[in-house]
Amino acid sequence: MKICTMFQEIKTYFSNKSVELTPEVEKLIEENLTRKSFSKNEVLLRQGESCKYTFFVAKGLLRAYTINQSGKEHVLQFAPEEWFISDRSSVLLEEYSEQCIDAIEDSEVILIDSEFLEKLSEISVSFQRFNMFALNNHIHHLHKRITALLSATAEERYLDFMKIYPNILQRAPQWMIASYLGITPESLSRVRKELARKNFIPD
Amino acid sequence: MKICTMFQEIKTYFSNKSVELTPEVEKLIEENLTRKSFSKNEVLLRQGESCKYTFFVAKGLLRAYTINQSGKEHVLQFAPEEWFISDRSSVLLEEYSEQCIDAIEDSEVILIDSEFLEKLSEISVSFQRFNMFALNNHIHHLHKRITALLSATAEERYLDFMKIYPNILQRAPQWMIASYLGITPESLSRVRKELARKNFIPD
DNA sequence: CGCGTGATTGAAACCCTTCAAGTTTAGTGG
DNA sequence: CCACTAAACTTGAAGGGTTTCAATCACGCG
Repeated sequence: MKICTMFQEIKTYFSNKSVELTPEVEKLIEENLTRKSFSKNEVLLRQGESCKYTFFVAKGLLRAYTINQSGKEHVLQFAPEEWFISDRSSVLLEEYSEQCIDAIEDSEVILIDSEFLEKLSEISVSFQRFNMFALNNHIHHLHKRITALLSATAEERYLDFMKIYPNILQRAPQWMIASYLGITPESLSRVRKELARKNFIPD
Repeated sequence: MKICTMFQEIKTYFSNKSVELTPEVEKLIEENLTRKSFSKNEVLLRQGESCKYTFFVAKGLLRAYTINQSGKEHVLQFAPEEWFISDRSSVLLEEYSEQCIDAIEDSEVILIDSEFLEKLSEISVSFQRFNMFALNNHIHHLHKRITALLSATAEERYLDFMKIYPNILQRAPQWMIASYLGITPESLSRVRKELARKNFIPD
């Protein structure tokens, strides 16, 4: 019934992040997590639904985005392998989500519910530490993004993105990256052209 | 020596947020927190220092901001009464902070070090829950701000700000609010003029 | 092969910034 | 308490970066 390799990716990840894989923790993982495949463009969370899970990407690429009144999408986050993605406030408050999450590539995803996270926190101090660290890290990251949006030009933001997410640059379509950067696809195209003109290393 | 009213504001706050004030918790508060006054314009944290404390505002108004290469300030957060403010990643990683924190008004601040937070987490499950909730809430809030910066006009962002922080609107100078919104003081002035022309309720 | 989606390019329009000057407000010392 | 000065706010005109709209090109997939 129980196949030990089903959650290998998250175990390896935890192990790398100093979350101790005690027998108790392993048992919790095997018995409470589920794994699911999503094909390209498949939706994991729709606006208006409540977000029951935190998703851990074992393989593939996901994205979280919002849609505003005028129907425009705004990418909040990309999640490649070894990333978590979820609408945390919707999970915690059990409220309806303002976000959508879908698959940019065919993806293998591990589904984590809040009960699991609570139990894991109870039985593993090292996970608790990791979780705290991860949350604070995430906040730091959001602060940097806000600062960039407040002060940097489209070109600067794109250069930043190239540095921080070189792999996503290759895998996500340009219009999604434009949406993440807060510019139109046309503008991103022009930014890239200008960088090429200035002898920037082409991707 | 120990005056019971020194930390009344944070006790009341915790109590309102369902953090149980057991004798043990009260003892921890009295013995590990400190309280300090800051006068207007006084700096609590400088860029390049490591942020040792999380600040709880008992009275007054603080702000966190970054300064970019060109010397421009960008306000990340305002913190009026009953708000926490700190460079979380600097506290956690014990690294040098990229932020500054200073007082917009004469302020009474309760200083909280990470040891206190860890101990409180250990002895109080209700605090642990509160802390998790607060962190997730903060993330949700940052997401909303990013979405606004990605899609809304200066006017829309200002109207949002008026709705969410009516009290800060009265207490922070306009150029700081402009900095928070990601526009110049001149632009904010013009936005306000335009709103007045359209018969908007003046502050 | 053709259709649709994504990327590019151009021209006009728009929002916001910049710079410069003037007005108001607030804080300080006499 | 008034006068003075600096800081904050306002206003105008010019300029820049980005968007919008429209047309074209490139590519992948059925």
